[in-house]
Amino acid sequence: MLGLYSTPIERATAGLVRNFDLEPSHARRICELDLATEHYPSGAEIGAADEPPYLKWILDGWACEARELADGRRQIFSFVLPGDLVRPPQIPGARIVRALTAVQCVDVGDMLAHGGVGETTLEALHRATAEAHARKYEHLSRLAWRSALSRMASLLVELHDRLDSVGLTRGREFALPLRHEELADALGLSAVHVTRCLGVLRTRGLMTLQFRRVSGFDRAGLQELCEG
Amino acid sequence: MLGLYSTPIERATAGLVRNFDLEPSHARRICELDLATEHYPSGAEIGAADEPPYLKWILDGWACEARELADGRRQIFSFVLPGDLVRPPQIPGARIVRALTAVQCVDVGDMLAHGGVGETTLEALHRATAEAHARKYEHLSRLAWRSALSRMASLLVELHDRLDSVGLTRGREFALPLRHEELADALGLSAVHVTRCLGVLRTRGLMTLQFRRVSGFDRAGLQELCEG
DNA sequence: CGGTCGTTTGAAGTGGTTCAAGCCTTGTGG
DNA sequence: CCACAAGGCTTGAACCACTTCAAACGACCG
Repeated sequence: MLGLYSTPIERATAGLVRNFDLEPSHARRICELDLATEHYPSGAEIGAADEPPYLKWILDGWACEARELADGRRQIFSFVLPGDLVRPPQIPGARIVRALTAVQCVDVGDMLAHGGVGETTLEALHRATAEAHARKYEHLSRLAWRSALSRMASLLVELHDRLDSVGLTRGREFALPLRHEELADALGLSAVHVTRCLGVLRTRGLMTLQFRRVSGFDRAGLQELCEG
Repeated sequence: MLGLYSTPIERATAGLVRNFDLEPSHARRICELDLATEHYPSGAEIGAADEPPYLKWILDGWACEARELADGRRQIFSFVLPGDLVRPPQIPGARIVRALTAVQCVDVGDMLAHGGVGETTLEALHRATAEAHARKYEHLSRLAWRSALSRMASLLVELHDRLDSVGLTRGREFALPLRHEELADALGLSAVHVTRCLGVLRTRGLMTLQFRRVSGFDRAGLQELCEG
């Protein structure tokens, strides 16, 4: 298992190997490429400067897929983590991808042009996109009839599992660089209520979120809450 | 414009022509094929008897894409209308497609094997699936931070527009064969509150739902409500 | 060290739920 | 064709989860 000290590209390829059947030998070859990485500062819109059919592969940092309204309200559709892919929106303006921390990524088009990246890698990336799509159904049922506590638990379990698959957890701890407001925008709650929910989880001993890190993460206990 | 007395296949192809750039000549050719249609009674699971990579094209009737829980609760992810496509779920059990009325459809695989259906038709069907996917984002933001009245208005406008594009509206009227419970399962509300919302829309003169039909549909007025 | 932004806590308000009863449709069998 | 039963719709009243507003506290950054 990958520790915290591997490089971003190693973690991202490890995710493809673990979840999407990429051959380890292909993964190694990708890591050895001298890929030109793109860097976005926190708050930047990813892909804003690119021509539409771009495809970005996130190596490091967090972003979100969201709709932002004129009045300042925002709906976060999903969080984008290392190892994930970003596609342009079909309908311009319907949805944007915004970096929530500093983000490092590669352009998949560039990577393919670079050579040495086979068809099988592209297939693994395809399966990754399909899974991201399937997660939208999960998110839909989160928002629909579950209580605030259950929504929160379910999102945290999802994020934990996704981070774990790219080697970004360390036992019961992991970095969660989201403000309460961002969790609120994703879960359809007010930021104040997010605070209260996190407080309940803490007093129940299920997890503690402090200083942008989660500790004491009790996956089984949180999973139980998800049903409610 | 197509009237109410055209056939199901004419309406479905008309939707492809109107929204997804299918050539009218191709549409006519499809209508002339002697297609074997499948029939599902209300309540049946569509595709339950088929091998996974099936693709069904709905010609008549209503269905829904949903997750059904052991305790009887259900989340409806989307409604499936004439002209829409049904794909098998990637993860079995995560989601099913259930007929809400009697449904008539064709298997796209059969239709292609039949000959006379070109590449361009397949592309149009592809664009239709992409749009159905984009609607999930719309539904996500409906559920997230909008009031019950706004959710309801937004769903009704969507259904009206989709029905209109396949010639299933007649002025300010259209058939809406959904029970309050089904609207509730889609909007994340209780059936009782759906009744109340519909009551408000009626007293405001925006629309009346009675006997499975909508009348006096005021699209502009409902559209205004969607923002709130 | 002071300012800013994010978090925490409290109190009051509200939109939607739940429970319960009555009504109206629709379907069924005599 | 009518009588009855079953299921969906409607309405009212009580309750609760989450929101909003407001004020204080704490971390981080110049």
